[in-house]
Amino acid sequence: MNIENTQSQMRKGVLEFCILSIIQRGEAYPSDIIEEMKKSNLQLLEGTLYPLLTRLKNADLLNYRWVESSGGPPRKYFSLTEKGSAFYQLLENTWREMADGVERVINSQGRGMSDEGNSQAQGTSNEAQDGESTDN
Amino acid sequence: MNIENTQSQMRKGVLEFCILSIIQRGEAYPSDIIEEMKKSNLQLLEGTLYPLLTRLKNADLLNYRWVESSGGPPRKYFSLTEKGSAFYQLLENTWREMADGVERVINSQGRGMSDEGNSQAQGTSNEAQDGESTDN
DNA sequence: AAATACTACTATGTATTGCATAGTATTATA
DNA sequence: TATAATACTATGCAATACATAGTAGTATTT
Repeated sequence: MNIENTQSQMRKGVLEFCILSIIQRGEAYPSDIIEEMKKSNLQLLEGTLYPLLTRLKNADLLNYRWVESSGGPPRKYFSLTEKGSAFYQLLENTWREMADGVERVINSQGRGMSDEGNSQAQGTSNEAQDGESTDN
Repeated sequence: MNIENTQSQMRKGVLEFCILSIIQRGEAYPSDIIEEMKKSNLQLLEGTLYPLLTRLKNADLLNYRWVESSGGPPRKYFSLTEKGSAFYQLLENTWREMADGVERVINSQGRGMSDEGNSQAQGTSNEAQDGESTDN
């Protein structure tokens, strides 16, 4: 429950989306992608990216072609399949909805008090069993 | 790699944040929280929430008190500890930064072409080993 | 008062996935 | 030829959402 871990968890959910987004606007090879992410202050490590690209490839959302590099081994340049494009559109909607939802939650001003059935518990005779507080 | 799973992954990272946010603005018990989340179109199931609250409690970010219910068993009303408040502030920053980063990525118009060393691979003599495309 | 229904919480196991780590292969350079 | 750098591969661990099943307390019905 340290902050680094939680931050990592937050990234985790949107990595796929971001990576597809980067590839969607043009062929890219892994180091391109890591560079792009870093530019937007989003951490992404090799050990995360390669397996993820493999998963996306196996799911038929990406394909790649080998391209010779000027210095070093050849690179895999990835691009979206048709299926990948469709998937990306869905993820874009998902991101919007989730981001909106989160904003709604954190900007909300207290609970609505609209459901009377439960709200009465806040009222009288509450501190009865309070001796048990914060036990397990 | 189905969409439901990916959506779940996206939620995963922000659940803690949302739950802390809801509790931060006033004591809440589990059903309150689930209700609040649903209001903002964020799915949250019992089997997810209870373990998460336990984790947060064990990490000393939350505590609770038992409160009698008008109908049914007593409820655990959760509130933030001081440590929890501090943690929530950090998460708020994390959320902002990540959301900004994602927006930057998905709104970016192609790679910068500023690093010449790599961009040449896009140019000539690329289709050389192309027979190997989309193999493994 | 016993049985039933409802609410709230608990316990356990599984699958996904980020990340750490180590390793392999290809090319350029000294 | 040896070294370094780049790019990709392979394996294992840890965190966590979710499914599922179970327990316990209260109110209602017969």
